[in-house]
Amino acid sequence: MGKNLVIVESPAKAKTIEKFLGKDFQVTSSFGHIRDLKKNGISIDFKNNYTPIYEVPTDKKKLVAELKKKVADSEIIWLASDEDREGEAIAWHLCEELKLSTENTKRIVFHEITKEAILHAIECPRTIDLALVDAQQARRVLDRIVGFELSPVLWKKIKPSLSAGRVQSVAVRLIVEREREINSFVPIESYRVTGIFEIKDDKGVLSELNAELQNRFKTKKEAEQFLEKCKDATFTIADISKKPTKRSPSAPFTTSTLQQEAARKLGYSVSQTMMIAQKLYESGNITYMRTDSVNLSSLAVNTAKEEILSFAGEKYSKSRHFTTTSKGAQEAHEAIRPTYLNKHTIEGTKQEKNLYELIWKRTIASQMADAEMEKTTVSINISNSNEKFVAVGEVLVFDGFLKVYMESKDDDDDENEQKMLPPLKVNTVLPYKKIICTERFTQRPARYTEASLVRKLEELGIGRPSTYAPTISTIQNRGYVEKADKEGETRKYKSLSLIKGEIKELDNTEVVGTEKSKLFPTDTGAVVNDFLNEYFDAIINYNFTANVEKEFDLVAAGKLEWRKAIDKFYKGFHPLVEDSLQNTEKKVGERVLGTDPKTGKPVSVKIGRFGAVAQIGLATDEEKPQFASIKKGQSIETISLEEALELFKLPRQVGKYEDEEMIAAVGRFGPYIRHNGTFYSLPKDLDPLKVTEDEAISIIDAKRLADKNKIIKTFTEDTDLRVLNGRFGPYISKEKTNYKIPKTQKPEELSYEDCLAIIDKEGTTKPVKKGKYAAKAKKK
DNA sequence: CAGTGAGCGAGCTTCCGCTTGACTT
Repeated sequence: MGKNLVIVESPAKAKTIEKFLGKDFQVTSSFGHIRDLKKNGISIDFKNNYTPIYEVPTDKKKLVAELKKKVADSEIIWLASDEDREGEAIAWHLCEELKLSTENTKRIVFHEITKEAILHAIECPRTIDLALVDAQQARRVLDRIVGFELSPVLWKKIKPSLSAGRVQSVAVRLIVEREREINSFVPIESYRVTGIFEIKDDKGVLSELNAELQNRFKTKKEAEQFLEKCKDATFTIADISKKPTKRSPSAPFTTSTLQQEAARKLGYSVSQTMMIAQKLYESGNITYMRTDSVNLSSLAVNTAKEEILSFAGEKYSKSRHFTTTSKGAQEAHEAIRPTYLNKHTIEGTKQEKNLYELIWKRTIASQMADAEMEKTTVSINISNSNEKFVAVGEVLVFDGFLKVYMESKDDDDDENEQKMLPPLKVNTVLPYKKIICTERFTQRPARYTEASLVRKLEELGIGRPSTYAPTISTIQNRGYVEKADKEGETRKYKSLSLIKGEIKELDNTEVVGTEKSKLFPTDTGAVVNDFLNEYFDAIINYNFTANVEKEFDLVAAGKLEWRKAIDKFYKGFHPLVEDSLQNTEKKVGERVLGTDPKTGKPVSVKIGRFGAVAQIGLATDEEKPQFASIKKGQSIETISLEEALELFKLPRQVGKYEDEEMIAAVGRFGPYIRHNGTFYSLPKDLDPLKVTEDEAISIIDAKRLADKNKIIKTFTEDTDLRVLNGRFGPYISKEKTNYKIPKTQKPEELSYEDCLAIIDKEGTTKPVKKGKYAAKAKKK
């Protein structure tokens, strides 16, 4: 029916654009790529100069058929996919698959979804840029080769179903290396000196001035000597200097920065943020959420200005244009911003509202004036020493963009918090209230969070906005990395205080190294990484992507044939694959820890079929070796001989209860007590190695009581049918299937017949009960 | 559901980037 058919990538985009174009235009979407390398096998014809073998994936067949129909009904086809490598390839695949002719097919691009931009695009169509398409083919083929040649090596040499790839393997490497940096980190201690001085103003009101000594002491002795001197020193204000300082707002959000800020400010995981953002995009509240651009359309800049003028005034407005600094950015879209900047808040779930507000604030702030501060530095001389105390204060003179938005930092360090200073004069003599030397330690590097890993990948130019979240899932699903919490350790530190001419020494403790939702490498992750590092350093090198991107750029510029680029790569890469297959033993990360004092046999750790395992003896020994699984939080890299030997102490006999043995052990679901064939979970505060007979008995009794309370009713007619009390309230259980009790009926008063009636009714409304893993299997 | 750690060795697994649903609890 329509004369013109416009094909874009996203259906939400299609809806918006259709409104801008007249009746003669029908706008539809391709839902991303419609064609890809064949799913099974490498699907690259190596004998035929690396010709890719493409197919329409099954879930896209219906869509392609519909597109074909629409194309047949239209006169002119406009391909409006994004203006980047992937977008150009999408347009080309559409051409190929829909058999579009060059004369009635027009390629158009726009970077922002505004009426002007789209009408302008319609006026200057071009043809498909085949060089850019070739760059995409090179990228696609290279990734397939790397992934499908490396992974099988891992299946053979380490464990089946593992994977490797240009992006994921680098992500794992970052985490493994960081963990090793942390393990080998040796903190260096020093003594930090702070002085609290008393100051009287004109009216005689007393206030305090906090200052820090400019240098630290390496040893306790030096700190002590310093305090000795302070006993009879005079402290005089030597200098007061005031300096204006400024702070500028950050650029509007990209995918990566949105993920980081949403994690810090709202506590969302990377994938959570993307799901919420998708909702906001689909409801028309924000622009596209997968972008590497910090650019705002002129329309957005103007409306932001109007908005700022209306709620804050002229002084607060400053139009800014940001340019990207990230490597490999392709900038096919705008930054992530509210579609309508006059909407301060939106309708939706709590999470959607929160994320929207974050985006609104960040966008608005980016168009606001700098915040202005006045920084005051006061230096205090010590009469008998060349050391100097310095107090720093900062006063906000003009809030500027801080009126709406303050960016969070990963390492919130309030040690250096700057405050307002009391009024001061040069040459004033300050009596001290106390001077404290505190032992401090250098800090180990921080483990990655999901969001900080994304930032690092972006910095290295590895991965794209659409793949950050999936990459993080992949490395966790493969068992290379775990998101976990870690309890901190207590550390002792000393402090010396000088109060009223008396020096006192104190022993203090602090908890350090507490981690929440951080990424830890697993043993498999470490072994896979080391293997790849040994044989394929060229691929998991941090610069590999940057280097191949340079080649792809040459291809896109028409200066290099894509097949030549791939050939050059493959001639170097494939021999490494062959070499690693032929010249390596199986890698299980084995480490010998020492000898078992009881048997004199060697104790070792390695990756077994079911995960990390400790072993006493050798497989070649006459007697079979003993095995024990390694506990969660332990690693084959760091476990000590003592810790490994501990593992063999379980299962252990705790004692007897009702003439039956009680056995303590650690199973798949944590520590437990087994008694007479039943399992009782151990609470967190009880150690299976130390739990006593009495404690075990009380656990068994407690569980029995809870189970007794669980049963509301049983029936003589059918012992398998029971009315039970569960987590979500009372329910009926029969043959391992549970049924909801209607609110109109009281569970205590149900008769056997009532129950059967409920089962009958519920059973028809709900389909056959599926296993826990049914959904998972289907997903595949 | 709380175990396993050798073995016949079939037949399978896997990449990165573009896009959204269609399934249940």
